[in-house]
Amino acid sequence: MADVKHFDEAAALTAAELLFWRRGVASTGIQDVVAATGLSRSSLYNAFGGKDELYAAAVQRYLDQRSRPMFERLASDDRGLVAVSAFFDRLLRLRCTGEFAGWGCLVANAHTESPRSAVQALLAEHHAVLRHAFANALTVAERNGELHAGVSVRDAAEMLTLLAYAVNLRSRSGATRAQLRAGVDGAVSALKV
Amino acid sequence: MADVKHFDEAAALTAAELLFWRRGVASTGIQDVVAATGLSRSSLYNAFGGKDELYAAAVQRYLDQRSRPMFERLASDDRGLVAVSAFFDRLLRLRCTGEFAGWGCLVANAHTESPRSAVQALLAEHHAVLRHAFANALTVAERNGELHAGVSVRDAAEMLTLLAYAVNLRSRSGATRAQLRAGVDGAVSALKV
DNA sequence: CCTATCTTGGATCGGTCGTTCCAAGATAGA
DNA sequence: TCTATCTTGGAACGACCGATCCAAGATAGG
Repeated sequence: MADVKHFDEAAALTAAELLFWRRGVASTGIQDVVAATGLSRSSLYNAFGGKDELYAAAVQRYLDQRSRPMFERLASDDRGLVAVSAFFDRLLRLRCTGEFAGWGCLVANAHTESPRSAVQALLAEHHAVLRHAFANALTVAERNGELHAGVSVRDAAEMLTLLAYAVNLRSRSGATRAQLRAGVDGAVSALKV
Repeated sequence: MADVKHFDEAAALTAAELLFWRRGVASTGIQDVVAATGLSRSSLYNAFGGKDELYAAAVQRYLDQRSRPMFERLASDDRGLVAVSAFFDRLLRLRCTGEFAGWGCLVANAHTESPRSAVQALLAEHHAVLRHAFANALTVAERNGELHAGVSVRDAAEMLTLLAYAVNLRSRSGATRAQLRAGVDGAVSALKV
């Protein structure tokens, strides 16, 4: 009995994710999602619930599919400060070139949206995971004697995490790759012994 | 001949500024501004033009009245790294306590809004002025021998500027003052000799 | 006081918002 | 094939969006 879905739910969610990422929740209408997915309102509401739930699902998907792989790569990179630099290299390339240039980061962007409790929790998780990944890399760096004396791994991890947010944010408003690179270099070279 | 305005234009602009700051442009309707100012639509449109122009004027006002005084205080503070720390002290207090706690910074928030060319120019100006103020303070610090060898004043100024954006952003989404403080300490202590 | 000119309140515009509803279509077990 | 159940398209909902318009109110020079 019963019917099955006639569309790819994951593909539809990705389409919504890209819209929210590029234009923001407040500026993206359900009609935009309908147009981008080719689905009807009924299918959309049936599959995802209302707009808020769709947005939360899109943020979750972004975190799982786009953020987390980057974080895990950083956390398991045992090259110390080189791992940190490599992370920011990838980030700058992603934010300033290619398909998503100038979009910033969906999670960073979400900070300025009207607070939705479901999303707020994801933001906190995102922050904790990234900071932990930086802390991993910095712990290796410290063991290798790469860090100069006054640096606390804990504080430096928090600082680098914040720096990543700012890179994402500024990349959305026309900051050049060279300018962002200077900021990253300022941080990494300050950490060095 | 002719009539004069029956309301305080600056006060109305401040009311709009606070709305845009707290809730964002996209989530703030003209009706909200009407309610907050007590004016009618006619007066509003007559005085400021459309919504985009009102928003641009509000950002300009924020920059002039709120950002620039902070930047000038930093730029003319000749205590080197202490000046940098003092700037972030004030910033953290502003972002985490008092009337505007959790609002972040209107200019930082504007980065995620739909790009409006009039505002984009203000964001670039904001960035340049803040970076210049940090560069001033860091130049003093370098002259005083406070900075460790590998640090470039130029890159470090860019880094601290980015850090300020991130503090603003994260303060909007429930980051604790202690956590933000840790990130700032990570940066300042990394710069120290 | 008169009147030309600007400001103001309030109705109203077409369009879009998120959401709901229902009949028609599709599917899988009986 | 029949039917119960889910999905789908599309119309429609009331509310709000930014913006405009006009008559009424207010003002200052004559």
